[in-house]
Amino acid sequence: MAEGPTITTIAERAGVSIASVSRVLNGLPTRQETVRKVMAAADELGYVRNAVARSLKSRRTHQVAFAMADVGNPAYLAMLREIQPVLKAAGYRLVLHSTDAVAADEIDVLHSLGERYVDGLIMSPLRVTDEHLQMLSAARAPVVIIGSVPEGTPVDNVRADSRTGVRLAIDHLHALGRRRIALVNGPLDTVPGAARSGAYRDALLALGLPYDENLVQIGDFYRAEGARAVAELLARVSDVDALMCANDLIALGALDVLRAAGRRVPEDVAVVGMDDTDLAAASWPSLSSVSLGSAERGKAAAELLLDRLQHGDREPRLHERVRVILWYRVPKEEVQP
Amino acid sequence: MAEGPTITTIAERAGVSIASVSRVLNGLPTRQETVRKVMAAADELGYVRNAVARSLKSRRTHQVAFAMADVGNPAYLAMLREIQPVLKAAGYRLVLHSTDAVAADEIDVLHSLGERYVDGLIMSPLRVTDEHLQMLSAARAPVVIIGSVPEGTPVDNVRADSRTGVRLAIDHLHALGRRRIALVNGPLDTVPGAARSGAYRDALLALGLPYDENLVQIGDFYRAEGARAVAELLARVSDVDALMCANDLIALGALDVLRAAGRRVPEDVAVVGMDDTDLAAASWPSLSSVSLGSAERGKAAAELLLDRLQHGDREPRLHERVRVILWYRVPKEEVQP
DNA sequence: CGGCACATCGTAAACGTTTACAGAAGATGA
DNA sequence: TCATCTTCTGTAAACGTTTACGATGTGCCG
Repeated sequence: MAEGPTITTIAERAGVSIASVSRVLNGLPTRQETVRKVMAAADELGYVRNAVARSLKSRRTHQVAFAMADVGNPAYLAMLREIQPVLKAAGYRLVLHSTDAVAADEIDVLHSLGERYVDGLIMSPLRVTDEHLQMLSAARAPVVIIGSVPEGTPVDNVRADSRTGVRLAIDHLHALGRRRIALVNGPLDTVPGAARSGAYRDALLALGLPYDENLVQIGDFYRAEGARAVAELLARVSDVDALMCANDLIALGALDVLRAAGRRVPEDVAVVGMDDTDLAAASWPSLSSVSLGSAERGKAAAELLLDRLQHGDREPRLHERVRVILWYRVPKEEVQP
Repeated sequence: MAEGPTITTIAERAGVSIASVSRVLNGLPTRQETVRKVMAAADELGYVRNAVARSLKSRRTHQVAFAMADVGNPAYLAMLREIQPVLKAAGYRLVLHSTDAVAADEIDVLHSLGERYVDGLIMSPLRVTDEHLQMLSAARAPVVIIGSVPEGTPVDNVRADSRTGVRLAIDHLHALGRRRIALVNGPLDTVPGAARSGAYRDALLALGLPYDENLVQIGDFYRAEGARAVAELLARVSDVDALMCANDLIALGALDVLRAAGRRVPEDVAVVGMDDTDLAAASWPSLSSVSLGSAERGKAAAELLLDRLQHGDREPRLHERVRVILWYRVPKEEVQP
């Protein structure tokens, strides 16, 4: 852990000035003899450029932050898996923030952009408050938001079409003959929660099904909360024959409760999750899920940010053509001979 | 994205020197009147301290890197989930590296420590080559290795007891009456691969079972590779009645293949995975798995690193008292009434 | 009123780079 | 050989902080 060599050390050893050292290291035109001496000295000393000093001078850190609500949610992980290689390929490091869905933490992250330890930020906020919007307008570095943001907010934006997703799921359940389709949602003051709530209502109406508010249960986007919500729902209404869950974690919680209650899935109650995570694919009973293209959105966000880092002054862009797919997982028993 | 205010800006506005500004911002003793003026100016300007400049001067970045082999492997995710809050609580940011299990990338990460963009590194290398060891000795920042490392390597080390894990699993399968227990392993030149291979052999011998090398199949630590390996295994030997899989991803691949081959799990073939990931818990058919304490190891690593960052000169430590647990998941059908 | 202790402040250097600028050295032509 | 042009190099400033040090002012005591 000894003090590492600096360009000054190299300059002394090579008998040249620090400017020459810097020029050689940056490949600027230099006499061959000087290049040789500097390279030799650098090799012998095991020199590595100091990123902090470079950043101070160049005003570029080559770091990008990704702020996610919940490290435990595979949907964010899917984004991360796409974001990471895109950034890496462009020479950026990834700073990971987990905000635990706490708005104050998200504001903190936005505020900390002023510290300039990153060149930009990709954020997927659950709630978008006025304070968020205010901070976004004043942000000291480019921000890409994954999730909806009001028209005119000066940031690049990647949107999921969760309305279509919900409609696909409801149509599917309806086509299977289900008529008492419940919605197990997250908090309504979250962006996805609000979108899914409205879409659910619209989808039912479009199918000519009544909207029964008894069939709507609010919980939170975690497995345990999903379980609790479904337990409450079942205690209230007993004739539910399908559950549209606002994400896969909720759906897994639902499966836990249904199993414990002795209801067969999907014979008695069909369950559709959302986000199409690994967990849904591996779960038992098999869980159909609507993909909102988490991976694709992550990739798009990373690309938008990189583009913005190169052309700082272009107009904010909106990326919303993300494919929405319903993965219908036929119960495994039926598949097997 | 305008140029932000600096302490110089504040100093001018408040009519004091930059030294005074710095002192106020750092809470050093200053006259009340000066404090007031500086604070007022800072507030009006929306000043935020520049992290890069601070780091340059203080030689501390308040960043820590975590290098994992595979963002897609939930075992590493479990570590990450514990590491993140520990670092955050201590005021450190988390820089995430994914090395895709490529040794060269891991070496790159170690080398890049010389750039001093982080204060320390937590790394979980799959392979530990001579080059790794050499780089570790020369590392320019404290490193904590999750996984085994030779005696005397000057780094803090957190070990999983995969020998015990394998023994638990084999004993369990033996107690269930299984006698043709196969091992589906990852590459033998990886640290976990080597450990599990030896442990498998020892566990069999301890039980008086013959070691049959036909029952050992080498693949890689991914789902698709696990599936391929199991397919090969089944093609070679048909009387296998249990699979000990070197991690959960392999085990999931095994389930895919067994299902396709019409073998019932666990009636015909019992499967035990390793790492006890979310996927194992959610999977179908139910997957028993040996927990090697990924989460606990992550936490321990983060704490070791923080401790080291405070007392830079203490002896390297070894943390190996991580609890190993076999999670026996009784087939769900039997549980239900 | 001189001297001293003490609190407070400003100047300047330092952290390790990059880079504008001017000066030195070498090449070229007359 | 000298002037001129080109190529290369060194000096110094800058990025935005922190901090050692010395200067200044205040109050107190003798």
